[in-house]
Amino acid sequence: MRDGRATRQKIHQEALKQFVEKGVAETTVRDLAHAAGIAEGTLYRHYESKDSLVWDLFSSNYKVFAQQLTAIQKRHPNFPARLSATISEFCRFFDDDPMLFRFLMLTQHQALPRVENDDDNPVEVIQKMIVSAMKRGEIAKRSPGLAANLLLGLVLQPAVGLVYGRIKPPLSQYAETITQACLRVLKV
Amino acid sequence: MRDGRATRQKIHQEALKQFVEKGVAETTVRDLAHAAGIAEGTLYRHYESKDSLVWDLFSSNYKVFAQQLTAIQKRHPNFPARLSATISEFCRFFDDDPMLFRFLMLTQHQALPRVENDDDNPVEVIQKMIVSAMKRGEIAKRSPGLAANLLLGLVLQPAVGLVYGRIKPPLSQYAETITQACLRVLKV
DNA sequence: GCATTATAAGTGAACGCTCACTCACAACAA
DNA sequence: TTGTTGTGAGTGAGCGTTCACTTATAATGC
Repeated sequence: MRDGRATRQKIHQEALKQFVEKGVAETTVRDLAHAAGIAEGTLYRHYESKDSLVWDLFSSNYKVFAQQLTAIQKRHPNFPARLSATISEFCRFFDDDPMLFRFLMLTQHQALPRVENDDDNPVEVIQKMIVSAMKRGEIAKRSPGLAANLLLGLVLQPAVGLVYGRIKPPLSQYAETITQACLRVLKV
Repeated sequence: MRDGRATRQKIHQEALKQFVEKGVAETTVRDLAHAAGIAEGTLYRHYESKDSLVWDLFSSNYKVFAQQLTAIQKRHPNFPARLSATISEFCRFFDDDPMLFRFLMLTQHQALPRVENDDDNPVEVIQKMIVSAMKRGEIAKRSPGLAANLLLGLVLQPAVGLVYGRIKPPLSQYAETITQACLRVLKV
């Protein structure tokens, strides 16, 4: 039998690019097939539907990223080290695969309500990191939801700025600055 | 002649709600007409196309918001006062008309490339406020693009958190906290 | 080695359906 | 009457999806 893994990979790559640049609804299966150099029908050998392609692309990668963040938490003992490593990971992810990062963290808000398990959610991982730091007295106590989103804003918005050409790449060069900003905001 | 202004207002209101909750592409003209209590054809008495409705809704309101922010800059002499008033304005806007705020600042990224005049762009207004403060020595000098986006992240991401139910409304109650966070980040 | 068989991968014209948009007409106000 | 607003069945382009068919390759028996 023939090996379709290369085709699948090409579909992934082109789908991400088009979904991010044009939007999911604005990308037709015809567009996608043409960009990937395959026939329309071929896409349905690999995915049940356009929608399942979108969902698979989102959920699997979202889960993996959340698990990477979780692994970082376990690897570092205290809050400043965890924060620094987490932010570096965000920056590295953006620089390595900007389309995937944008798809997961900046554009696919519609998919978020379908994510069920909290452990597979990057936002949840960050909030848990903050709650843990508050319990240990490493940062000042206040609304964890607010603190998590302040922190998240300091990471995600620079990524947006980079997308719009308001900030020079790579994002990683600002990792240390962003980390310091987070620590100041959380009054460490 | 008959007065269509009430109809136009109803279209605005329902369109915003559906565009934000479902997405622009996922909202059909039929949906819209039904929600607004009018026939499909009536929508075309007021707008050339669905697309022109989206663009009109975005550009006119985007412009007005940018001008309100500009007015605030002129009203306050120094950076801390400007920042505080600007952030309060963001929060008030979100609390007053969450659908419009979300449409302009959180979901309609696709429309941004079409905005031409810099003066009618909220992001640009904030960046200019920062550049001005750097020149006066009110805050530490560094990349204005990065600084503007760090600040913006501290305002927009809490709004996102509120949308997802991770933060309790109203947003205005956090205005002071967010302002303080901005000042810390900018090392005032 | 060399046929034979099995099966997954790839194809693209065709299909049913939904969509944004149109238009002939009605209702209303000036 | 005259111009504006409202109507909703009608239209055709474009969408996601299907399916009968072809092609490539792995597995099997000789």
